[in-house]
Amino acid sequence: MDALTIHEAARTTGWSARMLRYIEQIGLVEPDRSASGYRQYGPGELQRLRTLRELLDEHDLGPADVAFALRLRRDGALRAGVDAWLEAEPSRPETVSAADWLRWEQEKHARLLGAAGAPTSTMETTTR
Amino acid sequence: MDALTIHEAARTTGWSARMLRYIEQIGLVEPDRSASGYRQYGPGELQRLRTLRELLDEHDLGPADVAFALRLRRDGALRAGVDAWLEAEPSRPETVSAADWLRWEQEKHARLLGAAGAPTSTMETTTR
DNA sequence: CAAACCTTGACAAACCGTTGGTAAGGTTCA
DNA sequence: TGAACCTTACCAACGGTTTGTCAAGGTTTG
Repeated sequence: MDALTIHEAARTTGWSARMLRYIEQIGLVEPDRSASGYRQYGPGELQRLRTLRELLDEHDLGPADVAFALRLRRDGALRAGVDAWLEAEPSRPETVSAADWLRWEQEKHARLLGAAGAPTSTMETTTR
Repeated sequence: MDALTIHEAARTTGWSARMLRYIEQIGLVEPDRSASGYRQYGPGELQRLRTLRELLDEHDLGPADVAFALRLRRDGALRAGVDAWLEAEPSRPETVSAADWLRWEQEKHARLLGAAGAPTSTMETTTR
């Protein structure tokens, strides 16, 4: 056998054993298992754990942030959707389609109608 | 005047006014302001708010996830760090540097010393 | 002017991420 | 065998996210 157990890995990386299980649970560092189910941390996992610590400290992140970045990397549809949304960054009018302008005009119309007639509802739109 | 107020924007996008302020706070949709400080939602912002809703629903995200993706996109050092960490995905021994092997050997040595002379078996060292 | 907007700021509740602990039970080894 | 590991599964506490509501005060407009 050539790998550290979870508590040994914890001691040499600075994480707690509890956190090593958590980090595995969210998919960041997944050690091999022995035949009887013991986690086996090899040099690769240890390096990953140490650099993960540095990464989190350096940029003030949580493990969940890195897990989300991992999800972004693995789920192409997610990445595409997020990228597309972020692409249309500020309120650039060029990014607005003709259909949006149409809806825009309809809304302006609705506003004028609403102001003219019925008492305006002061309730905030709550949608769950 | 050609833009919607916050409550009007809320009504037409399905968000609550409170959430529009929150979404602005985390940097996702930042409307212009009138001279007196009123938020002004134009067609671009309205479209962004609608597609944001779709994005979150479709992939089961929270606003903070998208905010983190935005941070990833804007902060090059952050993106580089996260990417570098994710790059070395599984426990591929090829991704382990010589320095890591050195540290690895040192650790194995320390373990053996702690076990007070167990020859082949390299199991735990109780240090509490 | 006054009603009905808007602003920021604060408090609060519900949930989740993070972390520790503990209990019940299997594994290893001196 | 028994001590000292390991496993999973749960409960708990603290803090951050998400959302609502309210208060004090400025703006717009009929």
